[in-house]
Amino acid sequence: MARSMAAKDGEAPRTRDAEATQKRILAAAKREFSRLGLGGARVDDIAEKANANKRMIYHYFGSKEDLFKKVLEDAYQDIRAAESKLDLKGLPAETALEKLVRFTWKYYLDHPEFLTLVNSENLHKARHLKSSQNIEAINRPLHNMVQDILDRGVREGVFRSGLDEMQLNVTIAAVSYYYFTNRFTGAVVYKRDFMTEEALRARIDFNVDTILRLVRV
Amino acid sequence: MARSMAAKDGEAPRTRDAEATQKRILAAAKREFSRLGLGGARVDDIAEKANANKRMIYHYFGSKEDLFKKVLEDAYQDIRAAESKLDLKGLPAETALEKLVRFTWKYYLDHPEFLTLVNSENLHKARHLKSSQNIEAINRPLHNMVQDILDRGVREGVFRSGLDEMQLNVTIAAVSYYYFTNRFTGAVVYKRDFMTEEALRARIDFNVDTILRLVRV
DNA sequence: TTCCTATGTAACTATTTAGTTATTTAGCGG
DNA sequence: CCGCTAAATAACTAAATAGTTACATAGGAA
Repeated sequence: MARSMAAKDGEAPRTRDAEATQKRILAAAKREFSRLGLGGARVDDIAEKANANKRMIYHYFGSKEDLFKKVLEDAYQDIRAAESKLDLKGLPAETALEKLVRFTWKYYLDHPEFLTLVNSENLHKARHLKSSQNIEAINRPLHNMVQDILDRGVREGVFRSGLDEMQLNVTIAAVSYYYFTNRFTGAVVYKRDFMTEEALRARIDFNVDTILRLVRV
Repeated sequence: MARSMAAKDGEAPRTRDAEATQKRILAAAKREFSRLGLGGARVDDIAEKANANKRMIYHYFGSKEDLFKKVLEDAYQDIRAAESKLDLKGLPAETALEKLVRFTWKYYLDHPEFLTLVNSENLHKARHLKSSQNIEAINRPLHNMVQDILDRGVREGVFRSGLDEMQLNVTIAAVSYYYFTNRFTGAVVYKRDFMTEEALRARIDFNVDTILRLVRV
């Protein structure tokens, strides 16, 4: 006769904790989506690596696409929250800008999954982000922060005026983002390891220099 | 009784042309791989869009992965060939560098598939490129070209010395590459269309400025 | 103590997918 | 113009995959 219990032999039945299960699913989904992209990630694998059941993924998140959307929203929320903690208000414009450039670099270095998630979302023409309700509010503080630094720099007489906040922001992201996401083809094309301590130090210094030269009068 | 002919009713049997078939397969594969990534592209779809048969893909290219590898090698070959036609040898260093920056921008704009192919390859840690025999020779002219420009600029007294060719090359690529690949999330985050004529003009001018400020003494 | 529902498991399904096999035939060398 | 090989087609297979259904039960509310 079949056992009536669902739990495996020898294992105590799991204590129930909806919140913890959702967190484990989100963490596993983030790993898998960033490692393999939306198309390459497998729902079965996410369930297994979350130590959960596929049924729970559909129960809590609706579909693979909706799960991806939630992972992506959380990723944006996380980077914007980390940026907000920088507190650059009181600093001279140049110092503030350098801090922001170094922060961006460090965040990408420590959260490589953010980069591949964003890449995957762009491969899909940002259709998940487009339908996100929260994303506008999430990103607003970043625009204000950079605009403030630019304004302050002009008032201090150290930055040129008329600089576009978006162009600067995109360039700050670009010089770090591209280095990391393209480090594998880069290693082949330039025949060097992009991730040694020495290589990383050289690149972030170069990036700070690039951005400061860009804004200075 | 079943028809013995393989061709569809009413269609003349295809004239045989191995080279043309391979070209159609490569073109369709490039489109599909760049549109959906290595993981997202479907061999059946590639065959159909190539107006060919799946069997031919395996016959000529061995496997889906090998087909991707060939598409990628061709893509690198194409951009490097286009670069070689620039012929910057006789120009002043600043003019040559600006031409290279504008060329890179224009190439990415006209060949968006190159960007997504490279992204896909980096998601897979460049394992196809790593095992490519030709890729080293394909990329060598680029290094020489940029190193020559840097050397000439120093001799002319307009560029600083000690600049790393790789850092400059990566930055030239980064400021254009990132703008294009992240234009979808960018449109959401900055609430503007990245691809209007005006937006494109503003960005390329900004990029030229960024790079020239970076190298000037 | 007893229900009831949210939490959880496992087995199932319909479809898709990379890769193969069986077969046909165009077009060229002799 | 014969016969062979490379080019081409279509049908097939085994495995994988997103999503569903059927069922079990922990643990809180009544």
